[in-house]
Amino acid sequence: MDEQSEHGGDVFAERRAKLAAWRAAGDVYPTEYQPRDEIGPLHEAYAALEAGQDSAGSQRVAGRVVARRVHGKLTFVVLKDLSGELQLFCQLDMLGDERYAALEHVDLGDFVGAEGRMMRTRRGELSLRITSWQLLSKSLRPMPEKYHGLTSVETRYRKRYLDLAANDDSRDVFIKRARIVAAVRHFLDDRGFVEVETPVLQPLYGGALAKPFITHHNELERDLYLRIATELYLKRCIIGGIDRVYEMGKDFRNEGVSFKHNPEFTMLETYEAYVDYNHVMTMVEEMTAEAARAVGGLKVTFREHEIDLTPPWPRLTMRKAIESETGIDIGADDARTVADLQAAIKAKGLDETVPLAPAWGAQVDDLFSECVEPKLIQPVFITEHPLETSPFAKKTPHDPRFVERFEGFIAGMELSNAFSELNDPDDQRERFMQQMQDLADGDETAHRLDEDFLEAMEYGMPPTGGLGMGIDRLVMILTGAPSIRDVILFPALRG
RNA sequence: GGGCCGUUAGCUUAGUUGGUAGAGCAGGGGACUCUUAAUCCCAAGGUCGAAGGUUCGAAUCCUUCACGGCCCA
Repeated sequence: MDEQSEHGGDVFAERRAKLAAWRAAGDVYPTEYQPRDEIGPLHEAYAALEAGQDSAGSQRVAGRVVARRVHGKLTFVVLKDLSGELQLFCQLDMLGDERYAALEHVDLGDFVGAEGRMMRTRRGELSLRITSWQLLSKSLRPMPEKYHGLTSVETRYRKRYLDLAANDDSRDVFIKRARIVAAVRHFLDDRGFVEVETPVLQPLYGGALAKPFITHHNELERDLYLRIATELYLKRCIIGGIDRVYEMGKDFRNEGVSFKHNPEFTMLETYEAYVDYNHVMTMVEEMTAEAARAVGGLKVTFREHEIDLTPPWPRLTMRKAIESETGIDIGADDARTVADLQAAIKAKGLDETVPLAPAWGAQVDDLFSECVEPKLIQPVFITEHPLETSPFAKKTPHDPRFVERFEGFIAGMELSNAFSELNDPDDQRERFMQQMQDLADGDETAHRLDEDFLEAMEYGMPPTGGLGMGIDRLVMILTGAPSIRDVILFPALRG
């Protein structure tokens, strides 16, 4: 494929020629344009300017050219910066023959700086009547069409810069994402949490049940894993006396891609000493509400669902949730083995939809995921999960088959996951042993034995409430973005 | 991994029972000092995702592959 067809045919060639002419005439790529007025504040400052009037003084703006309308000796150019758009009112008799003629060579997509005085046209459009202007950067490729914008889903992900430049809705999502992240940090910082950074490259991965990415350190001559969670390092911080600690960062899981899964994603984990999972539940409600208020309100629309995030959220044990949806009581005496449970599933005619799992805990998980999870549209905390699938959570005092754990669901998605953290090193060792057995039985996601972590716990770990929260999913809910790819700037794609 | 749908100009798209593609925007030439999806006139731009196959003839039918979306696992 030759360069011309690859780069947009005649448009690219035309603009290359214009660039050559610009270069011959002077500097096309200056280093700055200062001082500069933001466009958004100008709209506020001159809101009262009446049609047909000019203001006193002079303003300087800069931005990308998003529209150009030539009317003989008058040209309208629309500049866009992060804060908004402003029309430049460009007249031959204000600019002179040479500078007015040079406007002919300005293309959509170019960056331009301009100076002049604020005015409002007879038709009522706030504008800058410019006295001078300069090219700040040349665009060689045609920008997406102005009216429809860029709608091709694939191009939006692969060339996110075009999506951001052409689609304000897309840009807004990422601005909101930043506000959500800031609100979460502010919430935690206010409560005395200490933000830390723990290793991304780990000699042993852990803290979740997932498949890792493996990499290699050449000098150390050893394989390392990209973290699947920060849990075990943050607990070491708790052991060390950082009583409230959190980390927000990327985790990596070598698993499938879907509307709610990306191989690298942003996770918040928090650990607080001397509290249990009930305390963490309240914190999650409040933190979510605060994040929601930062970008709008507590009522949001996600995938056609009207969702009310106002605390408090209902709390329901997994046992009751499954019983009310399926009629199966996973805590009953006749449901204690995986065979018992599968018999009950068959008796209810659910074996068509619920996959059969090798163990009781995994079977409960499948039953829940299939029959309950999709129905959890309004915010709800599901509590007391099976012991087997929760190797870091304390057993409930009343039934050792279950643990002090909750997951927060919104719109059928798991957003948070929290425990009263296991701090008994002997119990923790037993859990690891069970995980090793699961691994031997073929469960690739089973947890590895971590002696170094056990040793840390043996020095003494306070009672602790811990939390994991998926930040990408939180942003999805709060912005109404239907896919995780809409809230991750550069999502994972094939090819 | 499976099912369904999609891929046509830089962007947004039309394309009938199979008869070798039509438009808008952007870009080029021209007119225009209040437009804002500016308008008007002219000209140009396409190996129809890729590779095979059926056919006198394929954007269209078939097969395989690539990429994407939705649903399922």
